[in-house]
Amino acid sequence: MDWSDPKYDELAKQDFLRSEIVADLRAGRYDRVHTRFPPEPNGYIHIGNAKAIWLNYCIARDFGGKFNLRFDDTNPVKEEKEFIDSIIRDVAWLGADCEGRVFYASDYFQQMYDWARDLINKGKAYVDDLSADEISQHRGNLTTPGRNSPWRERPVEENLDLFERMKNGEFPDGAKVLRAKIDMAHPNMNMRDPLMYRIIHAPHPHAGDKWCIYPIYDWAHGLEDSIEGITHSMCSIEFENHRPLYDWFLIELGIYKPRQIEFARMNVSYTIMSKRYLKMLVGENRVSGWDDPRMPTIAGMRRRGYPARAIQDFLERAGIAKKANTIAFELLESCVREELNRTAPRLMGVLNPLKVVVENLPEGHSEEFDAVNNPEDPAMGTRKVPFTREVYIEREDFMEVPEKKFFRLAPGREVRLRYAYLLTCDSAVKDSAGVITELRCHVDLASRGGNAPDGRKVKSTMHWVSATESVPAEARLYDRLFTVEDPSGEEGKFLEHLNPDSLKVLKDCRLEPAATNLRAGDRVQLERLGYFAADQDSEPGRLVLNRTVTLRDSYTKGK
RNA sequence: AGUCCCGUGGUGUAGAGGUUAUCAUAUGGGCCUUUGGAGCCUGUGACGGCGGUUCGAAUCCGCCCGGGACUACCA
Repeated sequence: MDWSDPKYDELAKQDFLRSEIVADLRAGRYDRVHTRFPPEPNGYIHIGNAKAIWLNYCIARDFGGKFNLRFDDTNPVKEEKEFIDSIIRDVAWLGADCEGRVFYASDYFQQMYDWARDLINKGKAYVDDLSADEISQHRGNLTTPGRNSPWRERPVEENLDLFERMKNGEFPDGAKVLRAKIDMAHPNMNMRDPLMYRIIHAPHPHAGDKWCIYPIYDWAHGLEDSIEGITHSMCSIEFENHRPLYDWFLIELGIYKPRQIEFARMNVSYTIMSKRYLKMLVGENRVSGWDDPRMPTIAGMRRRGYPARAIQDFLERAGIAKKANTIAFELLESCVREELNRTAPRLMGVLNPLKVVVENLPEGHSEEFDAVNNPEDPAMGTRKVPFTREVYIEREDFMEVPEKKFFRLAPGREVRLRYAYLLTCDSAVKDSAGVITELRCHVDLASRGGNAPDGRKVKSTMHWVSATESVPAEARLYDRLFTVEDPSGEEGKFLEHLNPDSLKVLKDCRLEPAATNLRAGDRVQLERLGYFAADQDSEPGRLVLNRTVTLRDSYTKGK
């Protein structure tokens, strides 16, 4: 590879990560690029994780390198097979292709064990009998140095023996740990004789019951990277203080050392990114599951109808830096709309049907109009939409006493039924409670197709469906899950900010007949209403649509 | 309080000693429209502060202020 090629100057300009990598390559510190995404399988991945996935994948791709998916499965009590499966699925769906390189840290446990023995032999690690509480007390705090454990100077042979017996299951959980011998007075707390192994008698989702001692992150992570030949180990900013330790282990062991570089994790307004909190939402049934369309998870967004390409676009537009940041949820929605506007076929559907009787059409009247599938893409063709004497319009599209700036249907007012006719409302019929039950209207027969021969204009074009030749559907309308920009601002209070109206279910929607072709996952635009995705809960004859995002709306916005 | 990191429009981001300080999103106005969509035009809006270096500083240096991470047998 010729890293002096000017094309790498361009890459270097994209963000500080690529810039650092180009510098490393040109200085000869590494001769290739190999990245990884190392999730712990303790939950579904969310949009924040997606940033790490996408950036690691794209950087490898840009430099002609490789990208690994690796499970950092070092804590069996928190990890599950379901999460392993979901992560593999979601990473692939997102578009980050690891070319089948799926690894498990737990497959490296033997090697890690051997290296731990090396460290013991070098007098750089020891078995500690202190309890968790005692260790914590000995650690000191931010301003005061820690104290050495009484077991710190155990002879090498004894450490070796004890460590082996820990591995063999001779001790209960918590009885002993293996620690690195560094410096209990180090200003960086992470360097105060960090733990390397703890005893956990629990089955592991990948390794089974092979082990009862498990490596801790700081000890394990660099080794995993080293084993896989990772060149640049990019992680979020909270690991910055861990980098000295990452380096320390690899240097003491004398093995290949990748470079850890930290970037700021991404927050998105009106949602949360903490896996612990997301888990709580699922556990307490505040949402229907990890894939609830309101969740910031990849599975949730997929079900909601967000295209992978839109998420990628969002991630790229959000950029990479080290500054704490909160990306506007509106940017995500904007990316979703942009993608869907290009790709989603249009359909007409009525969420809240209001019957319209076209009185100057004969009983049993039926005809068809051609409708454009996507005005942004003529190649998507047209379809037929049936029109009959009775149609449904959106209840919101009629006002008996129209307010200012409302220019849809009202008594005596003429509007266009898209693709069909110009329609004028003659009267509204009400029930005993005063609720409007139907509209009596007439159309201008000369306006077939939507334009009157005299060229007169109407202020509004409305969507509609035939009352008799339409199909029923349920629509699930989603709003932001939280009512405040930063729900996790105060520790533990995020549940108080849950939006009680984040889900609204409409069960009596009507869609034009073409909707019968929709299958779970298909995305459409319901004209004037927004983008919708067919949900997996759909049944034959009963479609369930998730509203992905509304259309931009300058009418309600102005109010 | 100790160590480390970070401060550019509301939000996010570009900027590498000389620019009318980039772009996106959001927001105001207008045009166009058989989706109050899309598109097009346009307005508002930022270098945390103070010193220093320099002919010249968002950019280099110092101090201050502000924000973040770390005190798990989590990752």
